[in-house]
Amino acid sequence: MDYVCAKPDKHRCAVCHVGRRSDWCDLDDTAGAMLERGRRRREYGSGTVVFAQGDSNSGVYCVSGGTVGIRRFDDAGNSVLLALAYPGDTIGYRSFLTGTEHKTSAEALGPTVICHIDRPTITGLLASTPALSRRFLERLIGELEHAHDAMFRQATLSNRGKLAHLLLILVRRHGRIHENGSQSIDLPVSRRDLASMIGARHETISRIISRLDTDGIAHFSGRQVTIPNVEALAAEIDRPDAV
Amino acid sequence: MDYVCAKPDKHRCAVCHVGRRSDWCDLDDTAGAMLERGRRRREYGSGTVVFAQGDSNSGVYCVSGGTVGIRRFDDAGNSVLLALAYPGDTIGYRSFLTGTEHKTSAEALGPTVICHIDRPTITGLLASTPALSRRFLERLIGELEHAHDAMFRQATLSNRGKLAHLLLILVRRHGRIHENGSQSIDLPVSRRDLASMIGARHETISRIISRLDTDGIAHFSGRQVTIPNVEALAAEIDRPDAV
DNA sequence: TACGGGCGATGACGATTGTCAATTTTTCGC
DNA sequence: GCGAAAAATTGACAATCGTCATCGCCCGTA
Repeated sequence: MDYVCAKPDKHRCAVCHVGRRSDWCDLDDTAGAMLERGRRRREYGSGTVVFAQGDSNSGVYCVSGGTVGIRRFDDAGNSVLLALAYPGDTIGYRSFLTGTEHKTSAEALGPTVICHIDRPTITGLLASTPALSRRFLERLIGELEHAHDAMFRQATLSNRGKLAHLLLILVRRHGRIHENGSQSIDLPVSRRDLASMIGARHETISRIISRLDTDGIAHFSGRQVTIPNVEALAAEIDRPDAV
Repeated sequence: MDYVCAKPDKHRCAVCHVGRRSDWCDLDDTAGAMLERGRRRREYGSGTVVFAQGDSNSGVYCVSGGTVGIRRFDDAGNSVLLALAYPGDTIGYRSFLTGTEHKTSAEALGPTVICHIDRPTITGLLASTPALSRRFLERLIGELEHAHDAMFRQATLSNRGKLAHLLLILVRRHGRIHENGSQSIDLPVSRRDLASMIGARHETISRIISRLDTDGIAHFSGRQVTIPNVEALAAEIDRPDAV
């Protein structure tokens, strides 16, 4: 989901610093000025809701800093973390395009900076810059690809394998490399959210975590995870549950 | 995923009979003629592969009759049915839009009729008819929505609930209503594919089927399923496993 | 017609998971 | 800092699931 701008010398979001990776890098100067007028930058504290499932759409959001969780609820109070959004990602654009209410919630996981682009502005930008529509289309394709991958894993991996895979993904985004080759993660999500992403109860995740710990695969301490050997963690994914 | 054409008096695919529901109904006469030239209709026997995962893209396909399974494989030989496509659905368009190889396979589930539109034609149509691009975008949004629903169910329902839900979906598409109010389905998929759609082993699905049978919820005989009371089946979805 | 292969059903059994409950730890607002 | 609320861990137990194995059925083929 890395969108590199074809024309890096064109408009670059002055505040966001994510210009070359964002959906807005195709804008010419006129459109860029329009974006600057219709854009409002805001900081969100941890846990703050950016938009809520069921809300009517009020434009699109572009993540500038931090991590955003895309979540879905049901009537019974269950919630599932469907995806994570990072700087450069545009969110809330689906309900804008369909003109319907948000079908997911977005919430800041930790301190986050997000720009909001109001409806008239994004409508004008889409009219003046066909490439923007193409960006959204490619973003949709990437998200659908991601969802298909998740569905496939959900059907083929064990819970332990799914957790190992999820940790590997998180290492890539949030990992720090230590001098001895091990890596550490500051998990952006709670155990309950980890569980919902994997499709198991949080007690089950707790137990898998203990086992990964005793097996020396990954050591958990709160939201800190230390992985001595990333290859060993990767080997857990497809392990046919030997021993 | 019902796409109703805004201008039913415009081009209508003469052969497909799915004009008003397909992505092509926005075409004017010129574009319609272009479509007719670049389109080739073909019948597929049960099990025939329309395009295979890993194949390079050769255009897009429009389902005219029958049912198509969208499937993903891995190196270990596992396969998961990710989606079903029906008349009016366009398939293979994602790899066309990204210019990459197919990331899923499409295969006929039963006798099927599919039109193929070659790359030059679809490229020309997209250039001449911006509304077509919009159709693809809306189709992507619908598919992503569908995938998110599936991910949510995967995380919140029991296997029995997932099978009940899947049967309800299949009833809507393939069901026949009997005089006494019960409904019957001719399943378009094997038990193994049912299992992959739910994320369980086929033996597990076999057992759940036996239990649904003894509980009087749904009676299975080969690929024939009879559901005496659809409401009772729907009640199974969220059942907190009472009894 | 006999044969082989894929599919489906079922039994046995160990492993995993969900549920309920109790306890500890962490977080967060005051 | 303190206290309440939420999150996380752990144990016990029943239910479910995965695996392995067997058996029967159907179907296409030799």
